[in-house]
Parts: sequence; C-alpha cells; structure tokens
Amino acid sequence: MRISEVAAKSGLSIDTIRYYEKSGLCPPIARGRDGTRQFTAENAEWLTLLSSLRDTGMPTKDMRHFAGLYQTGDATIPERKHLLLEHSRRLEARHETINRCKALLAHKLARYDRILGQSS
Amino acid sequence: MRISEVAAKSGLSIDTIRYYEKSGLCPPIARGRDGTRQFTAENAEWLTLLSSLRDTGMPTKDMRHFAGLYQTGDATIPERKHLLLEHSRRLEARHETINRCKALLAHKLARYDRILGQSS
DNA sequence: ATAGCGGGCTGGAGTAACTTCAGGTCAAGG
DNA sequence: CCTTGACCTGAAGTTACTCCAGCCCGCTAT
Repeated sequence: MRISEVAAKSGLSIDTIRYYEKSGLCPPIARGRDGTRQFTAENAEWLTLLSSLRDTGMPTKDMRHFAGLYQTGDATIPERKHLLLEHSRRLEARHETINRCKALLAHKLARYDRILGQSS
Repeated sequence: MRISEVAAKSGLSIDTIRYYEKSGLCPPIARGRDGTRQFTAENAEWLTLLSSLRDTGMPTKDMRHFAGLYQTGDATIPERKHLLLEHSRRLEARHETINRCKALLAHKLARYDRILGQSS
C-alpha cells in the first residue's frame, strides 16, 4: 500500500506517518526499489490504531512504549493489554471532562440568552 | 486572589496562566504594588472557562478570538454565543471519537484475550 | 525522446502551546 | 539579619508535528 492510501485510511497525514516511522512509533516500513514505502496491511492497521489513540489523547511516550512492546512480539501482550485498559480509563475521564464542559457551556449560553432577552 | 489560588481553582498551571496573560488570552491582570498579580473573581472565572475549553480541544486561535470579543463588551455576546455553540458541536464530535476508540480498544482487547486463552 | 505531471523521498527549518530555568524582588518568621 | 516561600521577568528548551526546498522516478501527451 502507498503512503497516501495509508494516510487516507488511518486519518494521519503523510508527514505524520513519516514522522512516526522516523521516531520509532511504528516499525520500519519496507521500501520498494525506488525508495518508496510499501506498507503491509498490518502496518496500516497499526497506524490506524495509533491515530485513534492519539486522537483520544494518549501521550506519545506511552505510544512509544506500546510500539516497543508490539515490535518485541506476543510475549508482551499482557503488558499491552494493561496499557490499553489504562487508556480506556483515560477515555472515561475525557468523557467526564467533556460532560462538565457541556454543562458549563449550557450555563454560559443561558446567561447570554438572559442578557440578550433583557436588552430587547 | 493570588495566582496560586487561581491555578488551583482553574486547573491551569501557574506558568500557563502567566503565558495566557502574556499572549492576550485573558485581560491584563491588575498588579499589587509589589508587582504580584491580583486576580478578581471575574478573572478567575474567565480562566476557569478557558481551562475547560482548552481541555476539550478548543484551538487557541479561537480562544484568542473569544478573548478579544470578551474584552470588547456585551455587544459581542451574539458572536460569543455562536462560538460556544460551535464548540458544543465539537464536543459531540469528540464524544464520537472517544466512542469509536472505545470500540476499537474492546476489539483489540478481545483479540488479546483470545491469544492469551489459546496459549494457556 | 522530451517536457511536464503527480507522487514520493530527504534533511532541515518553522510553529504552537506550553514548560523550565536563571536570576531577582519582597514580606514575614526565627 | 538571614532565610524561606511565593512571586516576578525574559529567554531558552520541548513536544509533536507541519511545511518547505530540492531532488528522483515513472507516466503520457506532443
């Protein structure tokens, strides 16, 4: 698969994918004889997961750690599982944060409406 | 109110508060004769709102714009209302992103469990 | 066959939003 | 009087990208 296809699939930008490879967040990608990256389906799936983790706020050092475990092999699955469970908990926290913000916005918007109502 | 109190209240770090003042994200804070910042209750409330908006992913240029409107006065309330409504929609999108990620994590975790179950 | 595309490559500079640091002021306590 | 703690400033450092200049390669229209 070409880099542009993986970008479309994963939601990461082409530059970000190259950056991720350079900084060890994904395994080194095989190259064609012209130097272009040839992504396997597994590569693409991995980057899609990273994209999702990033978008939901996983710190990159965790991502880096996770990537290291992934490249080490199946023996690290218990630890990877632990990391993903931890992230699930972070998702709950984010969910809470969003709800609190929603409530705050509702409060502010109500106040704005009161002010606008008064002046008209 | 002292900066440390506002930091505790708002959830922003002391450094971030100073940075926000310097870059115009909050109105200039009054100073005591020793040069320390003396926050009003309104200042503190504003920073708390900014903290919440930041934590839920409002781009800082929007925050800057919003801050400009705030400092201009009540005439800008309709536009501020519009910005907050827009942010509400972004919150929904984030909510979706989190849910998609949850589903993905559940999928990965199930796969890990299958692998671990097999090998035991 | 050659000129112009489109897509990919690299190394390096630029950016956003903080964060950390060095060095200094001031008020209060022992 | 000296230290401690909270605060100040300007500047440098960090993270995670993002953009850019300059180059290669294969394709296709002339």
